[in-house]
Amino acid sequence: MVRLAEAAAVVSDPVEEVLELFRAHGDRITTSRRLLLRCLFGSAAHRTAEDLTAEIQGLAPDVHLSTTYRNLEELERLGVVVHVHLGHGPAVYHLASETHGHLVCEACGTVAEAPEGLFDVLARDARRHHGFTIDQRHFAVFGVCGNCDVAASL
Amino acid sequence: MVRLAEAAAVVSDPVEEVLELFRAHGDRITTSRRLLLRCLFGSAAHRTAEDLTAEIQGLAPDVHLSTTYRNLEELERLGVVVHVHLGHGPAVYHLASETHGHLVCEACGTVAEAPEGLFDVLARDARRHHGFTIDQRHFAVFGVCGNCDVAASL
DNA sequence: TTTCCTGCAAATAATTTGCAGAACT
DNA sequence: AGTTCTGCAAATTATTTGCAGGAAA
Repeated sequence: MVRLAEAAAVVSDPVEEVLELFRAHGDRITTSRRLLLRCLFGSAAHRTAEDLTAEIQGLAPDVHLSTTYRNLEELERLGVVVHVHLGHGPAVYHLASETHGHLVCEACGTVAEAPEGLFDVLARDARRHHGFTIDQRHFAVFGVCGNCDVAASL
Repeated sequence: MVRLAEAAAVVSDPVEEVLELFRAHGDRITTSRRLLLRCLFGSAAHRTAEDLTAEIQGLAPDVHLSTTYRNLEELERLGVVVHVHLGHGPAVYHLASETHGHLVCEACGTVAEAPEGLFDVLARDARRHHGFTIDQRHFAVFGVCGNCDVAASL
């Protein structure tokens, strides 16, 4: 019973699942990769490479920023993560499964996740009228958020 | 008559108009600024700072890239140009008067200008339902263009 | 002449790459 | 043992900044 529960836990652990994917591609399973996945699955989205490296270094101080870049690159190739450029500053990474558009406030810098469906009409129009298939994953829309809008009118 | 025509030509020259704007702000009128404006008004949009500098250097070889960056910054402050980050690579600049969204093909890198109105529904929804005012100027949408879509299905 | 502008060199920021040794399989 | 990964340093790319001399008002 305990054994079965453990087996189920292992199989359903997303970190292990992706490590399995690595293995299937002839990639090796290493500490830096395991920790990176733990960070990605265990925290909010919109994380920078530097950010993630800092967290990893809490547990494995020798892991280098360039290794994180290389691992993120490989994860992107495998379709596990995507990265987005939100205007200035470094790219942010998040799980491909948590795909969403981004609303970036130019005034306060806040990045809000765009709700499901917000881009549906745009996506349909772009497709129909211009043959352009929008990739919502790499999607950043700039503007002014409600808070700053109110603040500006005071 | 000739005199009148010349006067009219001068006033309606967009380069001179912006130079006047410079003057009004206590900024000085210099060769590098005049040439930069000539480039911006006399060519297609989506130009990089390096790109523009190269063209300027055809006429004034000593104009430095950093000067172009500084001049573009000032022009942006004056509301004459805007810049957009189209994914990877350097920022591109164009006239604020030629405001438009961008459709960036992730496959071939082509940047198409989004037709007027394409983002209207999105803009309205974002405003109404999320209090977010979209700034179409800094707008890049990623995806796959018609050509590459067709090519991919062969 | 006074202040702004510019060229140049150097600093920054984000990311990538070469290489030799360490680690996975 | 045979590859793949990794740390480290150095290269790249895009942009910014300090400074001292040069130009516009």
